[in-house]
Amino acid sequence: MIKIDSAILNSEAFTSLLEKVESLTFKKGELILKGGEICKYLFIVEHGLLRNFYYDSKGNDITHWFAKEKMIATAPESFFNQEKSFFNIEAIEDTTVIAIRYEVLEKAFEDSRTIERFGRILTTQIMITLGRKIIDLQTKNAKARYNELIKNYPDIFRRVNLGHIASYLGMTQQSLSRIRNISVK
Amino acid sequence: MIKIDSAILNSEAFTSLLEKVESLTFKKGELILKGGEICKYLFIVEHGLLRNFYYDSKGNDITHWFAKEKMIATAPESFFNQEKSFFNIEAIEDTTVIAIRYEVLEKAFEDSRTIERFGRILTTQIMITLGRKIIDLQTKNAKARYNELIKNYPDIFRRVNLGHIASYLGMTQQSLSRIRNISVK
DNA sequence: TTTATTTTTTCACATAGGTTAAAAATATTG
DNA sequence: CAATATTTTTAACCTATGTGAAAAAATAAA
Repeated sequence: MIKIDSAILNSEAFTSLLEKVESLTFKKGELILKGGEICKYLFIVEHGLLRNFYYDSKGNDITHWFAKEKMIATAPESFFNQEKSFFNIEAIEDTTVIAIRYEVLEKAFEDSRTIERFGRILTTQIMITLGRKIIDLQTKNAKARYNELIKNYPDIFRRVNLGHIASYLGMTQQSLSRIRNISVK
Repeated sequence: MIKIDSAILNSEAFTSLLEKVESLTFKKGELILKGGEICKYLFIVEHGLLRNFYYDSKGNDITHWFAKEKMIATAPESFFNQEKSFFNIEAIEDTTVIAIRYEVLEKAFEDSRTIERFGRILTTQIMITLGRKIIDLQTKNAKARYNELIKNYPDIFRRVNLGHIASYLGMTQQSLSRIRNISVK
């Protein structure tokens, strides 16, 4: 869950890139990227909320992350390597995005030093964020992970149903429900 | 655990960067980076094996990853943002590394388009690798994670003691031992 | 070798979280 | 509003993994 700095969004290089991008709108519930397809776009959420998810070996729907306003959403492995995606992306609210095609972004990386730097810094920060999530999964129990999420992303709770939050936190919905009730008492 | 492509290691831009880097040697058991310090270097392992680890809330030593020959090792958050490190790095074999100072690398990113691109592609691939580890932790049980590791990094087992492997896999050493014996039967 | 140290395994027991199913609450639609 | 669908909670039971302690095995040191 990475937020793009406004300063970068308003930079000249970015403005020039924006001329070559598409604005897309999705209805709540719409599947934007289907597992097995090649992810053509990197999305920046303008309004709404996206969910990146996959099916585990038992067929359970597991949320990998959410992307709200100003956040990036894509299936990184599929997008950057242009290969079939393991992940799906779904709009869980009516959502408007800036959609940057793979070729357009690669061209922008070639053409603009600023954009290439932006790309490097962005992936660096995502790398750091993912590292933190690994630590949470490796060392925190379900309740601690839950508390961590309310602290850092309180708004997610208002906008996402608990089933999705539970799988994002690496637990069943029943466990999340149990934890929530114990927390209150 | 990211391997650097030989083609990049031999590129002109990289060769020029190599003139500004240091070659360091560590004895087995030596602590290269101590939690709380700012990580000054990005390391590329030439020979030997490094281990990135941290202490969880109960004081347990948890391995975050290993870096063998040709792999990158650093404390990303500390190095790239030049802030105090949560992680420690330890040599678990006698190890020789190429050590690139933060300022040197930032300068190289400024000066060389090739290096900056390399940095972007590298962080992108690390991002993908970390994403996979999250999926493993979120959806695979201890035994499946163990099997995954022997499949992908069989050599790690010959070189690292099981305590470190267990914490890397997100389980206790006793659990790992139990799993290994059940696997055999 | 013998002794000391470290690593790995084993075991008995505890517990967090999974599973299955159903009830309750809430939201959506005709 | 009634009817239907969706989401959340509850409960009984089960299982994988943790915990603590000790034994066994392997490795290193004297």
